[in-house]
Amino acid sequence: MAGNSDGEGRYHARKAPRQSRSKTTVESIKQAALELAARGGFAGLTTAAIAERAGVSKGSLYQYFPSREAIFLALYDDSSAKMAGAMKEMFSRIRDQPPERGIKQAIRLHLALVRAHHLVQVELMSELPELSAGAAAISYEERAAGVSRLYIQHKYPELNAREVERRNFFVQEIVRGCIYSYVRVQPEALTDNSFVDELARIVSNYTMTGAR
Amino acid sequence: MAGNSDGEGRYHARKAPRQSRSKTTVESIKQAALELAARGGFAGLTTAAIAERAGVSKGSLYQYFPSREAIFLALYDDSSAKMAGAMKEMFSRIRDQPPERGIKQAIRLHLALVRAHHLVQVELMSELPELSAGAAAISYEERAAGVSRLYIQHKYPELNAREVERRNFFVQEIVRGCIYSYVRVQPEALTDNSFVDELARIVSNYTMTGAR
Amino acid sequence: MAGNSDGEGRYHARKAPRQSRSKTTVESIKQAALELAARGGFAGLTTAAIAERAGVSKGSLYQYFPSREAIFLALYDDSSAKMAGAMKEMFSRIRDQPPERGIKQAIRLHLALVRAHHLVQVELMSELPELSAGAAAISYEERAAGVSRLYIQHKYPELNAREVERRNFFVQEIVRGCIYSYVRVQPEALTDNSFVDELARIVSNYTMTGAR
Amino acid sequence: MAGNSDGEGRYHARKAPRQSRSKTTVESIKQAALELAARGGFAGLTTAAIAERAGVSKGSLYQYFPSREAIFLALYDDSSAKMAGAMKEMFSRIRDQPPERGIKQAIRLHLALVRAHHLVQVELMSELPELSAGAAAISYEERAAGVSRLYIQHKYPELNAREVERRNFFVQEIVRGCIYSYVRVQPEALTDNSFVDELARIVSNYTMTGAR
DNA sequence: TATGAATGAGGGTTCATTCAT
DNA sequence: AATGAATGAACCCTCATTCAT
Repeated sequence: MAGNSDGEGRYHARKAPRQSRSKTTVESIKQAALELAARGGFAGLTTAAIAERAGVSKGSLYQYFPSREAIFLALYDDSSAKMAGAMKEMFSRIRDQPPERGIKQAIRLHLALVRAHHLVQVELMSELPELSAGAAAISYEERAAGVSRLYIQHKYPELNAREVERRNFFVQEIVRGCIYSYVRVQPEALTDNSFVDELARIVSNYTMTGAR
Repeated sequence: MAGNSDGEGRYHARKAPRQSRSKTTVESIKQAALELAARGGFAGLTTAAIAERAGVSKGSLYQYFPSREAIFLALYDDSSAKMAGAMKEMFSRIRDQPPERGIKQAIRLHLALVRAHHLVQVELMSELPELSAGAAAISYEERAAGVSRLYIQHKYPELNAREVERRNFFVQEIVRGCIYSYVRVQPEALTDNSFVDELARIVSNYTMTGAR
Repeated sequence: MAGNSDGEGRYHARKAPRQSRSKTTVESIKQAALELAARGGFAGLTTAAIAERAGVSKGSLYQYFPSREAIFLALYDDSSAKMAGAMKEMFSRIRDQPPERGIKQAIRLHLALVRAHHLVQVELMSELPELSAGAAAISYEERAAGVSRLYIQHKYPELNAREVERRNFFVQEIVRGCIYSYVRVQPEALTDNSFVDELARIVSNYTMTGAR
Repeated sequence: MAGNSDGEGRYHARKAPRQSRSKTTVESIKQAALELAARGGFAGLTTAAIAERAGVSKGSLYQYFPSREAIFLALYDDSSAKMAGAMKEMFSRIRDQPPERGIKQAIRLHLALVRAHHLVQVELMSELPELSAGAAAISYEERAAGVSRLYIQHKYPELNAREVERRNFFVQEIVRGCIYSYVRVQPEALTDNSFVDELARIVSNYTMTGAR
């Protein structure tokens, strides 16, 4: 699931850990990369630093990842996989709720997901654009757009495809833009609750009144 | 370390070019950097490539910029300065118009500005986060937020500071999020005009109905 | 250094395999090395590749060979040993034949031997010159020279040592040079038979007329 | 001539030295590589060792050669170029001499050339076979074969193409094999003069009596 | 005995920056 | 003022070899 397909490419895991010892090693490496990236970004993150923090040798690192980039991609795949579940489950939960409640719940989850995955899903790809090529996993933005689209179709079955697309675009970007920024700047004038409430109201207004 | 232990700071232009020859050189360097970054991003942009494209030697490059980063920062400053004017002028133009028209105009200008400055204002900082430290110039986001805040205060003088801040936050992020995304993905379901119209309507609805 | 500070020497087999299981392992390793070298040469041949092809772990490999070089040296020794028998037998066979037939037979055998052992006897040593030091076994060239010298002494007992040496040198190098090249380039203008015939004639002419 | 075509490939000179200083650098690098290879072969010759012996930094090395292999290829090209001249000149000198004298002269020159170029022409390619791909220059063996073929055609115009090819093959390999070996082992039983005399006699006998 | 995990000493290469001319 | 040569500190990665299980 998380991308440990046995393939060869420069970007995928080199060998599946068999002994539990090596499972630990793989985890330490990913964890180390994550922690260091949280402080200094991915671009300047060296294999030496990762290995040192993980408490393994540089050589070990290359037993499990064929390249530095593969480590980052593994983080991305893990993160994507975790999100997939959360998204799917959310949709089934909100599907049959009244719009106001459903939207609010969706936004609350979205906020939590961004908090948990922003580093890997957003910063990683923006610092190392060349990774996009190797990122097989569906990005969390596409996933979110999918859920949201389904929701719109479910609630407003009278809309035509183009109209769904258009409305989905705005809903997505409003939610995304606000959440990203909220997480980044943590404005003093807002708490999590007030933020979610207001954003939900904005979205509800938009989807209900529709364009026009 | 880099020989400029004097009061100049590591990130700012080394000397103000006086002669027109030098001015040309500085401009070619910046222009070269910009063009190359447009194709391959900033992260992997080397001084050698810039110098070559600018038609100067690497030595010369260092006569006008104390470091590679200084070149990028100069681009950032230029871009920021240009935007400052546009923003100020916009505010004075929309200040006394009816909200619907004003908001639409503001969004239209914003879209144009993002198109023109996205590379330097957004990609640069996201690819090279370490530059943020040295970025003295006020970012275009802060500037936009300022204009927007003024506008809200002007139109809704009854709001208290906290309320202004809150509403401004959402307006900003809605606009920014949608514009960035629109510029990036150019969704088929939208044209510039329909995009601006719809976004303006969303913002108008929000500011007018207000929170609650 | 490598943990074999005892009297074994860095280059020779670590332990004589007693059980047939071990014998199989040793053979698979050597066979694997041979096959891989045939395709990609010895220089870039890694222990990992050998172990994998042999179907054993890297650890096991080091249980039978104290070093990577030891594997190659073992190949060399095997090859040399096999050639020893063939050479000896050849000499006894041609010893009492008329020169023309004997020379021809000798060349034919030589050609076969080079075809069979070129990889290990020639390519190995030329790609990894540092092995020469550890190559205890008598090389096949020396062996061939020995047989040839005996033959000359046997047929031309009137020659003094120096003269034998000289003539042997030329015979050897003519035969060797032509065979190597023939095996390598497989010239269209020649078949095995025509090649052996012509080479035998050259050698016969030379040895019979002698120098002067 | 020596391969400094301005091309891009991984194997060709990176930039033509403009200042005399850099010409010196390039020469030191090549000289250093040559000297070190004479002692330890090419396979294990590192860029660090070359740079150190040349008295330059590793970085400098890469200003003139795009890779380690490019250095070796430059040596090969230089050597090939030098040989081209010698070969051509030799042919015009021996062309109209009586066979005995011509052959002797040719062998003498060949011996000198092998002494001078063996390291680069033979050992280099045998230690690093992957270089053959990038070796644009005509090898000295091909060159020698060409001269020799011309000579045979010139002296024995009655031979058909196949016959020329065959005879040329043997002449080449006899000469080459003997010379290589002579240079390598320096047998006590021979001096340069006696070696050249005897080899010339062998070749003369062969070409004159011909096959059959 | 056999395995696979772990190691670490380099190897080739890049590139921002400095220096001599 | 300008050039291009030179530098050297890193960086990514490999692989023979050892070790723990």
